[in-house]
Amino acid sequence: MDHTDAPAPVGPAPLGPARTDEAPAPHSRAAQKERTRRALLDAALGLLAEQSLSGLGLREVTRAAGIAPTAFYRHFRDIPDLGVALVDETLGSLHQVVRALLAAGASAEDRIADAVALIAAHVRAYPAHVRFIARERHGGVRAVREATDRELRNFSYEVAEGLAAQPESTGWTVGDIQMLAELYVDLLLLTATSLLETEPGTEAERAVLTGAERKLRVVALGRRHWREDRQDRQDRQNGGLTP
Amino acid sequence: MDHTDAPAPVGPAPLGPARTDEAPAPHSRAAQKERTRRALLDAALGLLAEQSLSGLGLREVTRAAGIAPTAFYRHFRDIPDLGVALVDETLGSLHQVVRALLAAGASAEDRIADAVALIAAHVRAYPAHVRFIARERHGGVRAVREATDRELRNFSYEVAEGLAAQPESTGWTVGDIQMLAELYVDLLLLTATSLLETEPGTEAERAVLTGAERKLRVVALGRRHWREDRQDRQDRQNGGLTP
DNA sequence: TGTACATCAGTGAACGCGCGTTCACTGATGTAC
DNA sequence: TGTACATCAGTGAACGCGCGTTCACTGATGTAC
Repeated sequence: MDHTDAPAPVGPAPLGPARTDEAPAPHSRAAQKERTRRALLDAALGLLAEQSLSGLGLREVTRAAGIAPTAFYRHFRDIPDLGVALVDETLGSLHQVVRALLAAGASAEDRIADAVALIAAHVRAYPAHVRFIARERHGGVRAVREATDRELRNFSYEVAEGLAAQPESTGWTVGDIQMLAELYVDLLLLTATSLLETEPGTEAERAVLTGAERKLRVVALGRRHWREDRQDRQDRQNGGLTP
Repeated sequence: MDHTDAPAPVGPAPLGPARTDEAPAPHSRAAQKERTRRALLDAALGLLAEQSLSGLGLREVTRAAGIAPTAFYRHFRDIPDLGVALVDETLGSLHQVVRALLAAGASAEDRIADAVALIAAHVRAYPAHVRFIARERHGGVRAVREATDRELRNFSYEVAEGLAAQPESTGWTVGDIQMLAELYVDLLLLTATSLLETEPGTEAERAVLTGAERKLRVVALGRRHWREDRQDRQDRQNGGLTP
């Protein structure tokens, strides 16, 4: 997991001696500090599998990271501060997934299958991160909750932009597209969370995946008939008649 | 909220002196114990507005309830045990809401408006309970998480039964109805959670409510076109043609 | 109804423990000349 | 290149504090006769 030996080459190395203002040597102060920071974040993520942030202790984290309790303060102000760092990290990696989702499959049906597969792959690759977000989205630490909310809102904006670019969205209001984007983001997060509670390769996992696909299909269908329905409702309202 | 004076009449009171195996007098041991239990649950709910269960202290709860720390053990084994009691209480009250939802409005559009109004009323009447469920559904205390999951699954079964009884569900498989029920339960819970983050009577509250109605409308639309779509997909698959 | 005894919800002192935070420190890395 | 000094990530002792849990207790409520 950590590379203590191999020097990490950053960009094309120029001839001659290492320059001082470039990527630091593996044992430079900055690199060592970064390595300890990672150890803290990873230790916290591990411990958060079984508890939530508001019950996590500073000493507990440093013990798991293998450093003295006091060294914690070189990296974070307190536990909530570490939590916000975890949110940033987690949702940064999720942004890539969102972009992949928006670029996925040609037909509506393909997009659904691709979306579920992408989510599943991400959950299996970063289970601790996903669990952390699910847990702290409504958790007991205000700063972390707000950071998560903010990031998820950004996701829904990003998804909304993607949806707006699709031909299926012609004639839709901005508000309706945003509403749809939120619906998709919530559904995908719910799917991710349910997946965490199943073992890979089991019957239960398949059930969650097909369930998620069907839910997305219901929403996609609703989307397809949205405009005609809006027209119907307007007619009914203007006519004032019971159909 | 609590009736310290008036004796609670249970059934038609017979003439003559109070019977010993009947509803106890207001200062009977059982009544007093129940009152203290309530004080503990209410104190915990209050404290859980700002933190999560895994960070809640036994002494903190007894202090807020106005009793000695040691009296806690007369009512609960530990904090998780109290958490499970809160889950039972909260989701018991929610069952009434679910039943009301299923009995609501005649047209699809009416049902949506009624559902959102019922949820909103419940959230405003029991904000602490709703927040507790949202927070601990994916929280750090296993026993509570499992209790919540179990109860929410029961909800989805109840909703599925209700949906199955509707004419719109003819021709649907049991699995598809269950899937739809889960979708509705998740949507309503998400709506409830979002409502908690808005002040009653504000613009933000209205935005959440109309957003929720629109999301439910998308799902209802998808539901209406589900069977024809299933037929389409089967045809496409059997024919093996690109449409 | 009156008396003697049993029950048990709530008390308060005491315990050992791990917590978060402070502080002066060490010694490797970085910088100036 | 070599030397002298500055920086600063990580250390370890120490602190006061609130925690969960134990225990023997008190005294009001309940029960038997």
